[in-house]
Amino acid sequence: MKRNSRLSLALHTLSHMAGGPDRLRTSSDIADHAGTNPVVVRRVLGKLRKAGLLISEKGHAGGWRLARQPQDITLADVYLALDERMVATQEKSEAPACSVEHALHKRVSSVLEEIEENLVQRLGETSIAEVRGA
Amino acid sequence: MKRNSRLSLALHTLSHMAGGPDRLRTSSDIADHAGTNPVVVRRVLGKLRKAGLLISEKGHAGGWRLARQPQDITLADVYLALDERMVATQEKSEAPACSVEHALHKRVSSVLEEIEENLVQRLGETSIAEVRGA
DNA sequence: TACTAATGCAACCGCAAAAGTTACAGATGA
DNA sequence: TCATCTGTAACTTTTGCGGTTGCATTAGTA
Repeated sequence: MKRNSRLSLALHTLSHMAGGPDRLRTSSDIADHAGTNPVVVRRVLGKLRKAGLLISEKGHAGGWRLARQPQDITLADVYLALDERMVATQEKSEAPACSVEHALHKRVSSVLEEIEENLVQRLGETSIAEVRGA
Repeated sequence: MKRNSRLSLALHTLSHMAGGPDRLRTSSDIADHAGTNPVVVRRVLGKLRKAGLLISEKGHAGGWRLARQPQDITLADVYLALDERMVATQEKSEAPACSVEHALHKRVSSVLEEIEENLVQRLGETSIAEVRGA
């Protein structure tokens, strides 16, 4: 696929579900629409399920559906559910040599953290219902 | 290194340069500080040079320095110089099957595009001088 | 009960992006 | 003339991730 594929896949799927929120869709159907395969779909949607955005039903005639109303699911919910940090770096415990360097390091990190928070806040202003709606 | 290493490296280096903007620093020194190697540094800083943020001088006693005052270099300048799209997907000309799907695809893309623009705008509000300054 | 169709999950393959590395040409000051 | 720096190309290594296969589990249905 392409870059940001997981977020893209999640957004597409949820937006698609926003029209007809009660219908159950199988990971196979979703995969066909998204041009990928069922396992990848289940991997991504599984995270959304753990975050309480989706409900999956096992067994015959099982599948996926929204856990809430489309207008109650924001892009921030999706973004956070996928646990991807776009601007802020996830710490890997690098120990800077001198303390001046260390202080600067923290400054840069905290600035990026602010930017990240700003991004999430912006994402929270849009629901998947709005994405779908014209 | 870690994720977002290029942006992180660029930001650290520029912020470091913001104190003592006239001093020339070699890619080797910078690499040592950043815990990487000179060629990687030159690769990243090369993009910043092409964007007019840095000046490099060849030969003996050569090195790198800021092309402008620290307060005149924003995080957006750096981000755009590196040419990395964090939220918006860079189109790879996927042809969606049905037209309904196509319309939805465009909606999602345009929403992500808006978010990206918002991010850049936010980045433009902070200069590397501010990052450095306590 | 047996069958079918779905999720959940683990294990692996393969590819592509990016860092790391080596090597060398060109520039420039000592 | 030599040492030191950038600029770049070529190659290797690492890593993340999509893709794939396989199988256990669950749940309708005949």
